[in-house]
Amino acid sequence: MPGRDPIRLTENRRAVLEELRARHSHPTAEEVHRRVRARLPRISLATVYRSLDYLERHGLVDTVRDTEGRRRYDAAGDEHCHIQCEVCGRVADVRLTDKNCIERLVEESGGYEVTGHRLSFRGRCPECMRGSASALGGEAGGGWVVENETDEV
Amino acid sequence: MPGRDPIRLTENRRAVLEELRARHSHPTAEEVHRRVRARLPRISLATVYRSLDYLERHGLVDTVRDTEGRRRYDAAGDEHCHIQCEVCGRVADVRLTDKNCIERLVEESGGYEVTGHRLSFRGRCPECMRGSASALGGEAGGGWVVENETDEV
DNA sequence: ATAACTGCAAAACGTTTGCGTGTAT
DNA sequence: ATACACGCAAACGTTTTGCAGTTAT
Repeated sequence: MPGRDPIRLTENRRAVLEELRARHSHPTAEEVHRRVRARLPRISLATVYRSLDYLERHGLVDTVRDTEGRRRYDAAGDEHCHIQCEVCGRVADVRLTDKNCIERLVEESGGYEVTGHRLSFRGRCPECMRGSASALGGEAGGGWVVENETDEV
Repeated sequence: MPGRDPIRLTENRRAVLEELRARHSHPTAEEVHRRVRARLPRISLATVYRSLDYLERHGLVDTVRDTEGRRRYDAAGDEHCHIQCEVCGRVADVRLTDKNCIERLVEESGGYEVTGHRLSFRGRCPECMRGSASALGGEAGGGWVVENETDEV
C-alpha cells in the first residue's frame, strides 16, 4: 500500500481510468487496451497492465477474476456485487442493503473471525426473459466473482 | 454435458479422483500431479489436466479459481462454501443453512431471475486467533471462490 | 479392428519484467 | 540531475493441443 504519496495521473493512466469510468463493463486488460488506443494509438498493452496495476494499488480500480481466470477491471466505487445474464452476457450491478449479515452468519456457525467475502450472481436479465434473444452485448465471460473487502483496516 | 454415457474410470483418472477425495485441500493441477505421481510415477501433467477436465465434465469434480487465476480442484460433494484463514492459509468448509435466501434477495431487488451464485469467505481460524502463528499448512493461495450452482435444472 | 487413453513436446494464453529511451501530474 | 513512465520484446506460469504409440472400466 503506497502510503501518502500523491497519485500521479499521466495521460495514459488517465485515459485508462476514464475508459473504466465511462462504461462499467468490467473489461479485460486487452479490451481496455483496444479502447484506449482509439484515443492514444501508441499506448502498449504492457503500459495498460502497468496502469491498471498502478490504479489498483492506489485504490482507484477494483479487479476481479472471471471464470476463465482472466482479470477484469472496474473503476472503484461503492462496493457492490455483480450479476451477469447467462443469455446476453451483460453485467449489471447489484446492491444488497444488508450484505454483512452473511458474514455474521458464518461467524456464528464456526469459530472464525470473518474479514471478507466474495459474492456474485448469475441469472437472466429482464430483457432476455422477455424472449428477445438480444444483443449479446457483454464481452464473453461466464460467471463473476466480486471481492467485497472488509479488511483494509 | 455428456448425456448418459458411462463414466470411464481408468487407473489414472481413479488415482486423481481418489487423491481429491482423500484430502479436501483444493490443490492446483500441479499439486495433484505431484501427489498422484507417488502412486503412478509415469503419469504426465497433461494427463492430470485431461483427467481433471474429464472428471469435472462428468460431475465428479468441482473447480474453482483462486485469486491468482489458477484453477483449484475438489471432489464434488454437497455444495458448500469455503473459508480460508488469512494467517495459516488453511481452507475449511462452511455450511450455511439458508443460502438460497440471498438469491431471492436479489430477485426481489432487480428484475433478474437468479440461477446461481458464488460465495466464499476469508477470515482467521480459531487456532490462529489464539495466537499460535501456526502451521502454515494450506497450500499458498489468498482468497477463495466457490461455485454454488442452482442451475443444472 | 476400433475407439479411447496416454506421454511427450510444443503451442497458446494472459500477465509480468528487463532494458533502453523519453519525459516532467 | 533525478526519478519516474513508457514502448518493445522477451520471459513467465498455467493450461491446452497435436501427434504418435498404447491400451482395453
